[in-house]
Order: sequence, then C-alpha cells, then structure tokens
Amino acid sequence: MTADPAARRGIPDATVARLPEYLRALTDLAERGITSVSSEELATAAGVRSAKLRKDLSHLGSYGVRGVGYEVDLLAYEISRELGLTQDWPVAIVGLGNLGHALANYSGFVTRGFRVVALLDHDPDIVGQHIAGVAVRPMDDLERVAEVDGIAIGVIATPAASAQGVCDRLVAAGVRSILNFAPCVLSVPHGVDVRKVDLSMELQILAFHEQRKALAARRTPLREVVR
Amino acid sequence: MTADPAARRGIPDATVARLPEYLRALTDLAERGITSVSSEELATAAGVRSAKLRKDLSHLGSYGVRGVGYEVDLLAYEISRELGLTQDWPVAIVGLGNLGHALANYSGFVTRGFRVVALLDHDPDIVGQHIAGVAVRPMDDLERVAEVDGIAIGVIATPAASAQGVCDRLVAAGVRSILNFAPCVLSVPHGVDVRKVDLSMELQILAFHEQRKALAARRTPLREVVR
DNA sequence: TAGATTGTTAATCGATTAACAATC
DNA sequence: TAGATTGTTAATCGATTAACAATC
Repeated sequence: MTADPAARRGIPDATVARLPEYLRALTDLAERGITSVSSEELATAAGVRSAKLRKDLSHLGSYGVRGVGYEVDLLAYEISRELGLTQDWPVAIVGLGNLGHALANYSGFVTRGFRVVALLDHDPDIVGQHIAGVAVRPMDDLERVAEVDGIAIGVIATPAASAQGVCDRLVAAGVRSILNFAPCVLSVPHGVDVRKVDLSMELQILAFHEQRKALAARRTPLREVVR
Repeated sequence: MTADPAARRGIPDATVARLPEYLRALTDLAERGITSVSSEELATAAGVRSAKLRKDLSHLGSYGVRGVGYEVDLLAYEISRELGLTQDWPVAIVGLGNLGHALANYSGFVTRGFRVVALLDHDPDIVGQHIAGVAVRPMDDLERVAEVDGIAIGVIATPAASAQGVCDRLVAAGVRSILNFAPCVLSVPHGVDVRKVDLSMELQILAFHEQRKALAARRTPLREVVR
C-alpha cells in the first residue's frame, strides 16, 4: 500500500512495550562486562521466552549472528534508537505532592534521554521550592514553559479532579505525549498519546489473584498451607 | 472437566486488568449521585468500547437489566467482591526512599481494602521514622512482621540491586503477592504473583510514539506542525 | 406494545509459541 | 565440517469487535 517501507514498518504494541525491558537487561549485561548474548540468555534476563524475544527483535531488523548470538552493545544501541532514546526528551512534571516529588527525584527519569526541565504546581507554598535542582513554577507558566523548553512529554501527578484540566492545557500548548498518574481517564484529541500508571490498580489486580489462591487452598488442601 | 463451576470460572487476565478501572468509574458515578448506568455510558467513563465492557462483565455474571442498564451500587459491589476488595489486605512496603515514602502516603493504597501495616528499610537513619503514621522498622524484622501482621502483599521499592534478596525473604516468609517498583526482573517460585511497575519504561514507550509522530510530521508535512 | 439495552455469538484480529530451515 | 543459534513460518491461542437475539 505505502511505498515508503519505513512508514509501513509497524512494530506491534506488545513488542514496543517489551523493548525497554530488553534494553534494561542489555544494560545490566554490559555493566557486568558481557559483550555477547544468546536469545535464550537475554530472554531469561528479561523474563520472557526466547521465541518471543527473537520474534520481537525480528521487527527491528536482523542484528544477531546465527550460531553466535547478539552483540550486547550493538543490540542495546539499536533498541535505544528504535525507542527514540538517542534523542533528548524534555519532560515537565505537573503536581508536586508526594508522588510528583518522588518522580522528580527518580533516577530512571533522568537517565536515558529524559530531562526533567520543568516542575509546575498550583500550591503557592510549593511554588519556588527547588526539587532535584529544579525550581517549581506556578501553573500560569505552563504555556510559556511548554513553548520555551519545548516540552515533549507531560507527566501529570495531580489529584484526579485537576487532571483533565491540566491535560487540556498541556495539549493546547503542543504536548502530544502524556504520562498520567492521576486515577482517571483523560480524553485527548487524535494524535495525542496517553499512558496511565495507576498504583492502586496494580494492587487490586494482585488482590484478585491473592484471593483466588486463598480460595483454591481452602478448596483443595492437598499441601500444607503456609502459616 | 472440573465438576466445581467456581474452579472452572477463569476470568481472562485482560478482563481482570480492566475491572479496577470499571470500579473507579462506578465510584465516581456513585459520588455524583448517579444510580443507574448503561454499558455505553460506563464504557465511556472507563475509556473502553461498550462491547468490550459488556463482554468483560459477562464473565462475572449477569448483573445488568436489559433495556435499562446497570445499577451502579450493585455492580460496584460485585466487582469489588470479584477483585477481593471486600476483604482486608495487609501490605508491607520495603524500601522507603522517595518512592517508598510516596507510596506509604498514597491515598489509593489506604482505600479499598488495603492497609499499609508495615514499613521496612535497611538504612539506620530511616528506621524509627514515622511515615503516614507507621514506624519504619529494620529489615531484620521482615520475617517477624510478615508472620505477626499476616502480610499478604509485599511492595518492593528498593534499588534494583537489593530487590531479588528482599523478594526471596518475603516469599520465604509466606508472602505470595509482590508489587515490584525496582527496575529488574524478579524470579519467584510457582504460586507467587509478581506485578511490575517501572516508571521509566512507561516514559520510554511514550518516547517511541513521540518519535514516530515527529518522523511522520517530517515525512508528510500536510498540516502545519505545532511549533 | 414499542423502545432500549443487555448478554452472547461468530468473525476478525493480533499475539504467542514451537519447530525448523537458514546460516554463521 | 559439525555444532550452535538466529530469523521465519505456520499453528495455536486469546482478545477484540460488530451484530443481534433475548428480554426488560
């Protein structure tokens, strides 16, 4: 259909979601001085099956050597490039309560192409504070900051009630990628990506499985139950 | 195959992962005084299509009324029960750096059946501090705490290097559900559930899509690019 | 009854897996 | 060459979607 092969090259969402995990495993290996790795070894380090890993990597290109494996540095670089981590992405965090505060200090944000360049909060008591070396600015500055600093990714760490309003302003200011920590659904126009992290949702999913284990143990007490 | 229908009733993982979102939407509706909702309305509030919502709910039972919709309170209760939130789950948080600190104070953890009953840290400077009304205890207390308080869910918010060790001790102490915030893969025996939340992974997935949007805009400059 | 909306079916779509030919 | 491991194929599995009969 499309002539341009790069335009066609659609990497499946499930694969994209695993690339950061592969990259993390490769970084670990590199730090341990390991220069070459098989799909079997890398898959184990990333917590997947080797067939899935090879299938995933095949979407990026052919960076392995049959009979040998993958060169750690090369593969790490190719995944980084595919994920867009060879560029620099300016990030703004909106809402600096406990969670926003922790995010601003989170080392995983600073590394790998992300730069937290702006912190914004509504509360006059928080505005002016320095967190992780960055001054917290008032919400009024949002549009100016987005333009001047060229914010690519907005992190929303406000209460749910304010999240949609903040999101609307970020989008109006040209931000097309949103990471939402507020426990609510955000509606955005086409072309804007939202990813949601809801800490209590994860706990609830665990509770579901925990409950099933408790029920199963009660139903079939074949082994002794851990006290 | 199995005689017991409850044992057979396998709710798909994808459905379980959405139940907390439905529950959140229902709680919002209830707070706004809305007592009845159609699948179309609830689906919009939860950010999914109505067909998917109805399919998901059909796995729990038949709690709607044809031609009318769902009673908000009833459905919220049934989902809560299915998720195991009508019980009380004692939670321990290990590692009280910035993130662990934020988690201990996170209101989403306190509500809905979860009780943060224990905080543990390795650092003598942190041990003894009170966070969200709970005293931080030394790591040596882990096994005692797990038994005495009956910890059901362990939250790991330590650096990656310590995470597997902490996980092993939690599992040995009888904890079968782990929420891992450390950026590493944990290996656990069969019967133990691990869910992982990696904040930087989410950013990386956003960066991938952001990069594609930038490339697409460059390739086909049909509309003006937001400056 | 007429209108509305659920619960379910059947078709489609996408992801996973095992197996193996290709090839280092 | 012999041994090892990739990249790909084809089969399976599970999730999504649209459509509609059931039914309030």
